[in-house]
Amino acid sequence: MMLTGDIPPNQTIYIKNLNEKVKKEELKRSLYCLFSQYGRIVDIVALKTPKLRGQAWVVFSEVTAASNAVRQMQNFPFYDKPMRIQYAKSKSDCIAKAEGTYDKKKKQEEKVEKRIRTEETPQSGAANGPRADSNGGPAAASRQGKPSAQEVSEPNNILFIQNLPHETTSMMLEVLFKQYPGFREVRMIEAKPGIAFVEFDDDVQSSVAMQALQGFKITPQNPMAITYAKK
DNA sequence: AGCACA
Repeated sequence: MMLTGDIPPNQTIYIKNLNEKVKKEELKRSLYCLFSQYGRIVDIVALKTPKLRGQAWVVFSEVTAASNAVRQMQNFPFYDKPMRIQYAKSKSDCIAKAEGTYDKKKKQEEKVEKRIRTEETPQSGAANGPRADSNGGPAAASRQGKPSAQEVSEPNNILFIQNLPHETTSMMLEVLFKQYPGFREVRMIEAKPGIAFVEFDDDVQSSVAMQALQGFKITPQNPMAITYAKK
């Protein structure tokens, strides 16, 4: 069954059926967390306009990364809704710009045509936040933030995560860690931003997740430092 | 359901 329809492969994936309650910036960060395991993400586009909410575009640097993401993350439960993933129908602007094939005039003409077709007025969504995090660093990035040998705890089923951006929510971490077998729960402490505990069924499973996500960057400035929790 | 580039 071809879930991607007739759309040819594209380095950008189009995701729909996203939970519309999630705020745009958090959505982008979580998508980044989730999809950067497939390759370098160049840009993420998500708009909350009536026509575009619940959808997002994730732009990879390679088509193969997009292909893997389409297949492997199909129907992945994300904020309690299964993601529906396809290739994007057209090339992302950021790619066209990089290739030097971006034509602003043509772009405007296309927009006018669309408006006529749908008989709508320009729906100028209010000022959006900063540009999508054009993130440095690839997927399972740099192993950073290793503690010195003496403070290393015995492997156990609970991971201690440090150096998280203060805006990190347990939902975001859940999205990230839930991918690994044996995931139980994320615990965060209100009074202590920047850290979290993630529990797995056993220490083998926690170790797999640790290996996979060590140094993972939710923002370019925040490589996760994961150790075993002190028991 | 909905294919954008604030």
